[in-house]
Amino acid sequence: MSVDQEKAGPRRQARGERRIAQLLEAAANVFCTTGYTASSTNAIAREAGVSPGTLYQFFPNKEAIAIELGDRLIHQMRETTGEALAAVDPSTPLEEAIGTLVDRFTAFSCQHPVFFALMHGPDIPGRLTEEHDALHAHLLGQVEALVAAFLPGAPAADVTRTAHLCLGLYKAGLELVLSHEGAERDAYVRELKNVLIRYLEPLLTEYRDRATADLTTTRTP
Amino acid sequence: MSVDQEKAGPRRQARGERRIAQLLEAAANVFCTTGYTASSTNAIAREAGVSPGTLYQFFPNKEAIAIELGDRLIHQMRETTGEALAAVDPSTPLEEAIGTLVDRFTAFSCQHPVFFALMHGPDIPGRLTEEHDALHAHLLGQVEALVAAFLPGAPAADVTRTAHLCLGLYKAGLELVLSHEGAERDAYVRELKNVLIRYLEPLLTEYRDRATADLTTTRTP
DNA sequence: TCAGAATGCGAGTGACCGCTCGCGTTTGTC
DNA sequence: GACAAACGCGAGCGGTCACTCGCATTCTGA
Repeated sequence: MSVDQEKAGPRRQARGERRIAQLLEAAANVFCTTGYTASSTNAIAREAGVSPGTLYQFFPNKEAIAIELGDRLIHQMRETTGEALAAVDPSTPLEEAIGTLVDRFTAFSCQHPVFFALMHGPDIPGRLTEEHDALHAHLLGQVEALVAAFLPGAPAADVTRTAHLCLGLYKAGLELVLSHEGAERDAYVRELKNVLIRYLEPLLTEYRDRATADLTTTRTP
Repeated sequence: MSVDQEKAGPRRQARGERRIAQLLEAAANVFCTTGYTASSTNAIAREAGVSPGTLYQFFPNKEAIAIELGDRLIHQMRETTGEALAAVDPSTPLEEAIGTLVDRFTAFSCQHPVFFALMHGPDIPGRLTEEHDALHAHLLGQVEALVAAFLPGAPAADVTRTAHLCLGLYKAGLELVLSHEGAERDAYVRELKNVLIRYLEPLLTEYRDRATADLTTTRTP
């Protein structure tokens, strides 16, 4: 069996790898400002300073560019979220947990504005939608696990709903964060944390009380 | 000066008005499922059961269809929000106020799914973006006024930020609401209300306390 | 009744866009 | 230095889509 061979295809020279990176960066810029569908491959090639033919030397079609770009972003996103979520457990105070998660997630999105543009357009190609759905499901699962850990004994449906809401609220907040800069951006980050904390805090105490009540009734029947 | 003439153009027969309504309904369906850019005028004509030529008898171009549809929806939206917001004043308990507003707004969006599709796609034509921005600004102003009334003495920047957040959170919640049905949809509506109430409640008491404190210090210097 | 306007049709036109192809240039290998 | 493979080019092909045009049909008003 052959080793060291990522995928089928021509063996790349260093020059080729550089071109690919260059094309992906150009694509990121164009997608970012124009959106996927409205971006033309010719425009991407022009932005990268190469001819359309050269672009198709490295990507079989337009979709493949978005796929490759999306794959790399998703991979980085998974790493970021994995690290961030691993640093949190139910013993962490809610405020601190939310603070850490929101800070790390927003940092990633601020560094990679394409991610938001590519993933939330309604016109993204099929393969990428699937990958994004997979990422979303993955993220949802992680958040669900965290929510379940914070709210022991909560029904599965409630946990799922809460996780959906957390992600949705985060996304809404992120949009506001990204559309502001400097001090105002920081203010929105703070408010986003407040939203999540204030939404989750009552659930926390509710389930803690319920657990205590259960304990009490069990002990003193 | 001539009266009774809405715009320049040929005088319409009743048949023409019917065709226009029919074409707009068809456009709503097509836009809803395909999005604006990906929708072809031929597809809209086909959906309406007429020829492309007939479509262009009533609309000068593709954008005009979206504009007209958007105009009508925005008009209805303005009416709905106007009524809903007029029914609320600072003497209303927060919970009741939020409940009323969320119920009326979500009802509108559930009845007109095109609205969300047309207004939140990244590929909508320029004129419509402007109109949507105008609507958003209008809505923001109304929400700001309400927030300012609920939080007397709050700095303008805070009021604006809070209003932005309320609208953003609502939009996020709406997306979740629209993507579910029946009991689960109702559950999301409830949670959306909770999010807003829990986010705003502390602000309310904070500014009430601050106002009381100001009053006290002024009276007993 | 009848002229003129409004409505209706659908093949066709021009522009754009994703993508190809033939051919020249650079790079790695022996 | 010689050969092959990877790289690079850009005019151009095929297809799609917004939109048009010439002509037929239906309606309105006098």
